[in-house]
Amino acid sequence: MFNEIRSHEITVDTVILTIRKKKLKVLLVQRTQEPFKDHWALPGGYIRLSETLDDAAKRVLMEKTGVKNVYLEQLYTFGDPLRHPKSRVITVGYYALIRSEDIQLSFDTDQTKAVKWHSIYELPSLAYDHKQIIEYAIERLRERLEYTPVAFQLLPKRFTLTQLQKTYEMILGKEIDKRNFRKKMLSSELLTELEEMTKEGSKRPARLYSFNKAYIEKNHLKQY
Amino acid sequence: MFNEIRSHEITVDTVILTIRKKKLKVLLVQRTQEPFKDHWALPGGYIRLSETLDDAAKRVLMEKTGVKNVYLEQLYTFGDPLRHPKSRVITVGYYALIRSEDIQLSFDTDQTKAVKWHSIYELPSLAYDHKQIIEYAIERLRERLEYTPVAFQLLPKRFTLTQLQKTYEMILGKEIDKRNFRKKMLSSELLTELEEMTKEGSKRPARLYSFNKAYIEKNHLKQY
DNA sequence: CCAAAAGTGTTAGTGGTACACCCATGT
DNA sequence: ACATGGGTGTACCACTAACACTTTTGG
Repeated sequence: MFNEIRSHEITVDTVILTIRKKKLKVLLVQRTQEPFKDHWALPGGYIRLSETLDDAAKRVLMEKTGVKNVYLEQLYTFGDPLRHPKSRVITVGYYALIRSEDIQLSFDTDQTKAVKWHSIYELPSLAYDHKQIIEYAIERLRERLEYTPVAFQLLPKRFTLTQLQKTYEMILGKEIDKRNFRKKMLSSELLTELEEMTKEGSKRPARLYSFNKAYIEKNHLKQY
Repeated sequence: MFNEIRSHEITVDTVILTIRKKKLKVLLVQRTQEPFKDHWALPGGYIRLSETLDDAAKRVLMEKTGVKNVYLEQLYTFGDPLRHPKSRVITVGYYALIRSEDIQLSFDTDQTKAVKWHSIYELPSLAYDHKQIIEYAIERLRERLEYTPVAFQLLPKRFTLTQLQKTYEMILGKEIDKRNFRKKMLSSELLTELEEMTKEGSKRPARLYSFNKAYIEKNHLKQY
């Protein structure tokens, strides 16, 4: 009985999301070993004795992408005894939102064959229950988007309203009316209007905005 | 390193909520052993190798209250390395809603001195981080109440609108306008109006309603 | 001058909130 | 007859959703 208790293993797995090439993407690593050799999996790892769960997730994130100070939230804990084919592994799922521009992918070639971004609508064959974890993350992100300004975590510091709208659309997987969207955003206190306009674009320049961080405190929202 | 990984322990702790004597209450057990001897704690236990996390929470619930088929939802996983004074114990928090009428409290006197309902506004000194877990459960319950018919899990099969309103008020911790509440409830499809009226009450009889279970499926809500 | 993205208002409907009095029953 | 809880409607406001054309720039 006591022996039984001791033989659980516990890990974190992190659904790392970003926007690349106009698509919402998740970072996956390709396994070099059994079980699920050659399948893709979420970046994850064992939880060390001295670290909190959040710290374990941050460490995994740092190891794979080199970023820190990102939006990170615990999702759910997955513990089906059959989720791992060989032993009992319980995993605490996390999801993170990162800015594509900040990323510096890196990995240890012993354990990982490749690290790659995959569109959430075109997922490869996944190890364990990782497909379910990704779906859960997207569901949670959509819920958060309704009443919390998470989209800004995926955008650069300065962005146009069209970029913001596209971000919402990519997350929600549906189109939004442009006028209604702008009206709502501009009447909220989320945005700070900047002096600058876009210049690179080959068409009419667009106004740039930044996210008004004072909003977070004013509304008692969770910070990352 | 490998040894380190093996020395995590993992438990479930369940915040069991009900309504008794017009108050929202949580079930606590009094510890007979160190650490936290004589302090009150959430019912919990180790997760067995062969059971899912949900099953572990259901087992704990069954052991303490004798009820099954109740609303049960995973809350969050708590894993601060310092949350347990002696070893590294990660706990998966759950919360459950049960009908006061269904309860048959029972406990093993070796490990537990007492099992008792405590008003959520008058909590005793709690073991570990259990106060935080309870607060988290109440927060989650309030969120759920906004867009999901969880309150019915705490009520008998047949109930009056006033009972329903009081349940909402107890959970939210604030008063609700009677006319607006009734209008909203009656215009939803949540309720089935019954023929019967209350008789026991010493005042004007009240219409009885039951919860319309078809609503759950129609709106794709999670069942318990 | 054409293509492409930026920008802009009004209307109708829906849902939330505030608010006060009469009704049926038991004692 | 009175005390107690049951039951009812209206008006205002805020938010959502539907919907089409003009403006600015680069090529």
